[in-house]
Amino acid sequence: MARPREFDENKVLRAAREQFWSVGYAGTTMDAIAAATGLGKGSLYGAFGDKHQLFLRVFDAYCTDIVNAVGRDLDGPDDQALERLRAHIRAVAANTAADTARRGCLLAKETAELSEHDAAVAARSLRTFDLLGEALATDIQAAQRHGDIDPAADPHELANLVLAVLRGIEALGKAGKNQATLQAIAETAIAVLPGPAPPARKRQRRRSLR
Amino acid sequence: MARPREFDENKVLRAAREQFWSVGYAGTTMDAIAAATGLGKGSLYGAFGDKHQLFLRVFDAYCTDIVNAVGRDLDGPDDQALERLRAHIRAVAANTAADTARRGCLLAKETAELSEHDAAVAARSLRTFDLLGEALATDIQAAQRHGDIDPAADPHELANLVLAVLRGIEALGKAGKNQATLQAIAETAIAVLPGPAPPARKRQRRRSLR
DNA sequence: GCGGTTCTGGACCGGTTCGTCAAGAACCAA
DNA sequence: TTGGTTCTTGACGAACCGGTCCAGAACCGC
Repeated sequence: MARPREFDENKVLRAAREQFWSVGYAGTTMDAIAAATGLGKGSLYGAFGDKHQLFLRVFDAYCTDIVNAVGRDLDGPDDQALERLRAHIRAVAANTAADTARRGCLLAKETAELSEHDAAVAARSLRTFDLLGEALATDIQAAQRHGDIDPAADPHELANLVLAVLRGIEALGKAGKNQATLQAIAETAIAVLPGPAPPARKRQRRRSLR
Repeated sequence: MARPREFDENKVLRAAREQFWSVGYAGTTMDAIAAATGLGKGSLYGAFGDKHQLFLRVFDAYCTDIVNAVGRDLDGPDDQALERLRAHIRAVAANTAADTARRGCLLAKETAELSEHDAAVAARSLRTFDLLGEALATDIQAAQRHGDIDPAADPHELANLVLAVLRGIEALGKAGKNQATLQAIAETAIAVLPGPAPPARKRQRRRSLR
């Protein structure tokens, strides 16, 4: 009935992601994406609309990937929930430090660049952070059920604090903080988490965590 | 001897900062800065060299301003050091939430956009975060001297953790997290700080903080 | 006033940008 | 084979980019 596509849409999306990731939205040119994929510009525009729509496709897929990856990191039985949380915090610090090219996180980069003026990006970004917070809260609740985290602490507030620390590690890594510093932040954050329920006579000291 | 400048250099730097802050480095055009200041492009280039040099002037001044502002927030007598730290954390959350235009922090934005490919920006950014960490550590040490923070905790590690939380609050604020969430993160972070030295028989539980 | 120096404004340059378009190629149902 | 549909390619257009240049204006020591 009609001529079929000759290119793999996912390959184009990956190439576009590399460009946006490396030099940002404003710094990326459609010609560079065309050159990287070998496609003519007509095919690019025909398949994806325009630069902004192409970016949203890339950004949305990236956000989905992150949420899924974090979900896999944190999903599991209650008795290992705290250990999964610790491992996740350490992994974020380790991955950030291992990113010698200092590419950082596309979500962070594009949220910083575009969220002020681009409602679609802002909405996707906010939703992604909400989902990440939920994944953390779910794991923290599991750890509380198993008695590894003080049940008096609000799991959502704790989750948002952990989320803030993780995003802070990302930001500091981008600035060039070294591996030792990033890992120390991760360890300090882990050490500071409210442990098992303290003896009753001591509970009061934790009251402000609700 | 020669014709004097007709423009105020600081006004130009402020106008340029607004542009970079709003649309980033790649998104800013020299024509826009010229239009915003009423200057001809010849004057702009004559006074500042080129776009990159102008940006570095703006970025450097912004970093200096931040470091000074945080230093003022945290400087003071030992007996109020913890309260100053608490107030600072709360202020960052409040300011981030009050930033309804969602402009965020220029340091965070440009570090995300440029640090990967621009060594000058990366160096200034890293130095700025180091100075912010030092200011926090100095205040934490003061609070420890006064007995308001566990003297067994490493002040630099604690400072870097607080710094990460603050940068995380900034990142989440940019994504659109609401005021209540940001303030809750601040309060949770404050609540989680290791308080006064616990009784000797309890000290062991804090050991991992060193 | 005059001369030398610096500053100003904006026309201009070469290159780049996003997006379009037309001419042809590839496919498949009939 | 043929005709209709969609895909591919890259030249093209109009606007825009960073940066230069120059003619003229403003200043000051003399």
